[in-house]
Amino acid sequence: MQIASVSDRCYRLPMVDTSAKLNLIDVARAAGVSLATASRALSGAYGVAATTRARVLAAAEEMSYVASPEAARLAGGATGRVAVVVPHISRWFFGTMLEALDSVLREADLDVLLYHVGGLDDRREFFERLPARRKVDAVVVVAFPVEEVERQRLALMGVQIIAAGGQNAVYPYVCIDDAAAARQVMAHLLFLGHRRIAMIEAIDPDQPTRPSGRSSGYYAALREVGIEPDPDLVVTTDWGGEQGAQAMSRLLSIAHPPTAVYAHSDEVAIGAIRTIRRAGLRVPDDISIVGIDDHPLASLIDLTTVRQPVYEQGTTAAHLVLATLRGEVDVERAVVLATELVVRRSTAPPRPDRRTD
Amino acid sequence: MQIASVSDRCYRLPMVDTSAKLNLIDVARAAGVSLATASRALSGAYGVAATTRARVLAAAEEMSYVASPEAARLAGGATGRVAVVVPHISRWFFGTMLEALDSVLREADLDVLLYHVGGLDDRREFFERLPARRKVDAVVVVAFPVEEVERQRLALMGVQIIAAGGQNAVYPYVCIDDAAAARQVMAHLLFLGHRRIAMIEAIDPDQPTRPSGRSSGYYAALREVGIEPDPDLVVTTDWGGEQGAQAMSRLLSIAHPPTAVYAHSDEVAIGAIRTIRRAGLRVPDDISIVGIDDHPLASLIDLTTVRQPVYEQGTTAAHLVLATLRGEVDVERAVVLATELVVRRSTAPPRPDRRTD
DNA sequence: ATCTGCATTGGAAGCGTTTCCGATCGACGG
DNA sequence: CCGTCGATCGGAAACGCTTCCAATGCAGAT
Repeated sequence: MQIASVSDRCYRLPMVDTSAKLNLIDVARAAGVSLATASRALSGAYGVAATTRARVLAAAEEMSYVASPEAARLAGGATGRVAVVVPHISRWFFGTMLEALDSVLREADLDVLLYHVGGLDDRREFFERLPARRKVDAVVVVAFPVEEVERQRLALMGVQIIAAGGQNAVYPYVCIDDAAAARQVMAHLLFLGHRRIAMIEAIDPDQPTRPSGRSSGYYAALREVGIEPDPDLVVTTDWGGEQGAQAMSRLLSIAHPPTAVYAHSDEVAIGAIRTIRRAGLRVPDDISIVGIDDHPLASLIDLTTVRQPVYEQGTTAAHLVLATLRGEVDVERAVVLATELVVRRSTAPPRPDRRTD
Repeated sequence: MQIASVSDRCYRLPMVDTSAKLNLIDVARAAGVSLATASRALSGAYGVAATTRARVLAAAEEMSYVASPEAARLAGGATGRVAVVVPHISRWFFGTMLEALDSVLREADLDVLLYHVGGLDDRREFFERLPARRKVDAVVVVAFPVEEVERQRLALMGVQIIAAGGQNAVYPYVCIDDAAAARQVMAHLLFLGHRRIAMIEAIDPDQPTRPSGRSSGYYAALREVGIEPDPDLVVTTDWGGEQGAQAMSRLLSIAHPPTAVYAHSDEVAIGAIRTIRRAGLRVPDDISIVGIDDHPLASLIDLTTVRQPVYEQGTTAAHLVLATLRGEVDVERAVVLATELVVRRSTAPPRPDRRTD
């Protein structure tokens, strides 16, 4: 198969020498206006005639002018950057969030400064030094419950803060309803006839954790149909596939194993499936399993799951940023996006001989 | 399970108000020296008496002074930022690369500016506008074959450029030997006794593609043992799991199906496995399958693969950046990292009745 | 026709550093 | 004892932009 090179596909670039250091003053001269007017025209401020602005814009475009962010900031403008703070990057959820944020932020001509704050040390260091201080106009914290001390530090930065992918008491946020997602899982499993439903509760050891909706939804759903939760059926583990696999083997070893398993995430569920298979059991024949996320690989694994709109959470959060940056006062404080059950082939009614009701 | 909150774990932050704008001039006055001397003392330049410097340093420390990065850079320093250009973020490979780059760059007190250049439009836009211009000291292009036109544009930025995760003719780069990886796959499969080995060739439709080592290694390995490659056994598809699944069904439909499949990546391989399973066949009993990458999920899927050290590629690339930024002249032009075969449970000798030799 | 007021524009003052260059001072050699 | 040189240090000029404030020009009002 012959692949066309990029340049074959009518991909042409201007070859003007933009390295020649050209400043706003050059654009101003080219447009025949003063420095001040050029600045106003480009920043879109009021008080510039439409024709003048057009002329300046054209000149800037022509010369492919880019303002020096340093000078702009120093003179009292915005930095044109927003910090995105993530505890992980390589996991699908965070990567997708990043893509979404980047997409709309870039559209608005904002640069994204990436802050990977992984372990506890990173975290302390980040809030202690506040490396983003004086460098950004806003910060987005992704799936990152901010502690009170940290909130105080962040406040010192004097910029807008938005939370994405997690509920938050103090900042505008966008997330999903974890408890509702858990209920969707449970409703499906209960409907199929399962009674002994285990939960693999995943937590991030590096993050402070408040009681997760993904857990409370499980208990609530169970109680609603009159089933008393069995502590043996709940195992808590680190986030991640390998951990899911280990958790599953604990579940398999109890006296009265579950007929269905609800995992807090697809990755955990996938790990659990390996354990089940290795134990000579079949999914869903012997054990049903459900995850949450709708990770791209979930469909490849034929995993039943609850889809959460990650990309949309990201774009929504980014729009929140844009709105607060524009100084809009009536910014939405909380956006909760809907989740959706996706039934695939990892769930089925329990085997008759293992039903317990 | 009760999770300790972050603050419980002896996590204490200073609560001084660092937002009080105090500038170098204040430090200078406190130390009883001039602005110029204070600057020199802090930047560690020569020409300052040891006692004077100590006095300035003490004053700065005392007031917990932080220089305004904007002002510092405007007056002529580096930006302290490096751009990382990636065609994808949410895929494991790129996320991991990003984490690795971020890790060492942050260590060196450099900020990373993320540029997601996905589709062809993004790409054109990026090289046309060069949004990173005047904003960074270096740029890292990740798994991104840079075209000649693009190279010329990049040159206009006047900064160092490093390539990570892909070979490159003009910039210092770090990558793996794709052809060698392919040979490792093939050696394993051939050793097991397979003769009809298919290849699912994955390409990124948005990236220009030169002949991939992952393909040439396949052909070379086959020819070396005297097997004439069968065009029917090679199917080219888009990168990704779903595409791998589709490719696999094409492979299953040919007159004389393969006994083993080599997929260019683990994700593609995982997709292929779904197809095989859905067709009522078993892995590895009926068909063996091997990927490349050692994606974290590969071990959960029990997929045999060739591991590439992604994180290490990232850190190495970052060190290349640091070295060139320090102005070192004898910077390594090319670093090729080793790959390693990881045998799991997706490969086995072909079934006797399907052997063709 | 003259005046008021608004829309537009230019001049100029910073923003907080770095760094060039000249000034100062003590020490040294002649 | 004086001239010269090197080590330090201070003054001041950038760096490239935003924005306050004053100036200009023109329309509509008087």
